[in-house]
This record gives sequence, C-alpha cells and structure tokens, in this order.
Amino acid sequence: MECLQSLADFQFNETEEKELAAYAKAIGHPARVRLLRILAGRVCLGSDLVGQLGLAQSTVSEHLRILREAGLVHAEVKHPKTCFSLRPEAIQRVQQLLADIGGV
Amino acid sequence: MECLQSLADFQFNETEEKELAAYAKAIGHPARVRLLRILAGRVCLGSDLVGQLGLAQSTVSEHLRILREAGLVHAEVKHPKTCFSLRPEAIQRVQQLLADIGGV
DNA sequence: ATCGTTCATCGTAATTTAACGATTTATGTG
DNA sequence: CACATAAATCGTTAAATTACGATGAACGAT
Repeated sequence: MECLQSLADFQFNETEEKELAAYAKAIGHPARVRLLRILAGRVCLGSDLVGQLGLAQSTVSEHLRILREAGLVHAEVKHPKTCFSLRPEAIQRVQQLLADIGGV
Repeated sequence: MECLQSLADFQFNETEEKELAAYAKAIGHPARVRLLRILAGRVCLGSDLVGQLGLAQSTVSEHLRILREAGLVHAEVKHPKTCFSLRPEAIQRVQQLLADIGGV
C-alpha cells in the first residue's frame, strides 16, 4: 500500500531538518521560553534573569548556554558581568522554516 | 546591580511558556521535522513514513505519537491503517507565539 | 595584593528520551 | 474462523537532559 498522495516527489533537506530541530530543541523548555520572552523586551544581566526564574544560578547559566549555542541569544561579556540579548533574526529564521511546513 | 532596562514591567505567562515549550520540544528532533515536512504536502499512511525515515517501525510510531500528542499531527484510524496529516493551525500557533518574542 | 561580584564549569543524581526487536491489537479478507 | 496487514505497545538499553551545590575564573575596586 502507498501514500494517499504521491511520495515520489518529496525531497528531504537534512541540513534544514537539523537546523529547525536544533532551534526547536533549544526553545523546548519552559525556563528557556521565559528567558527568551524576557530578553525580547530588554537587555539583561544574568543575575537579573536568575531572579525571574526561581532556579539556581548554575541552572540558569546552563539554560543561557543552550540558548547561546543555538544562536538564539547573544552574550556580551564585561567582567564580571555579562549582557544577554535576544537575536531576533534567529527567531525569524525559525518562523521561516516553519512557514515551509504549514505556517503562514 | 540590575537590568539595563527595567525588569519591573515583565509579566510572565506560564501557560504560554509551557505551550510554546511543548510545541518546540515536539518539533525538536530531525526525524520529527522530516515527518512534518512530508505531511506538509500530503496525507500519508504510517507505513509510507517508515520508508522515508530509515528508522524502525516502532521508532517512527513513537515519533508520530509525540507529534500527535503535541497536536501537530492528526491521525485517522481506519484499521489496520492510519492516515496521518498535518495540523497547519498548530504550526501557525507556534509562529504566533514566536512572533510575541522577536519574530515578525 | 586581597576582596567581592558575576558568571561559568564541575561533579553528581534523578529523570527523560531515543532506539530497537518482539509482541499485541484491531481490522478486513479468504 | 483463520490469516494477513498495519500500527501501537511493551521491555530493554544507552544516551541525553535537568537540576543542584560547590568550586573556579576573571575582573574592578579597595
């Protein structure tokens, strides 16, 4: 048996699949979503973010690392502080990749 | 020390944070992204999808379950087959939640 | 040179995820 | 009724994730 519509014309793009999956994986935790939403409106120091999450400092630092490595957040170190900010172009890229699926 | 911009006006919305996180978590695997991309263009039986992923049938079934439970995919059982299809409104909802962060 | 602040990293434990083969379930067909 | 088929579920293992406290590193200020 086969697909209701033809499957012969489906061209997968492994690079884009991994790209979207990596972005989504990074976004896929409530604490990280909250971080993104906070950073959507302002530039913050890590110590401020800790206060908004109710998690240990080391845990918040780890979430921020994940967001940074995914390219969703930018960190500017000015010892001993670090300025965290959103990278809106990354969010927009995710939206674009979703648009290829079924979004608008 | 405090935030570079005021943090006093930040209102978090735990429900939406969890909603976006749950969607993103479900999307956050290359195999599931491929499933979504396939289903973006056609309605498929599970057996067809297995062939496109290079994974065991039970593994694909599990990925489809995750997508279903997240609300991203619809399954219509017609024993012994099941018709899988995308739920574009879920993708659009994700885009909307992303727009609240920094997207367009 | 010491101290204080801020953030990253380490070590660890508990939980969750991903993958597989084997089995079960549920139907339509012979 | 027995059989074939498609998909879900089970049981298991390995790996990844999340969280924490403790420690470490880097700099400015005293």
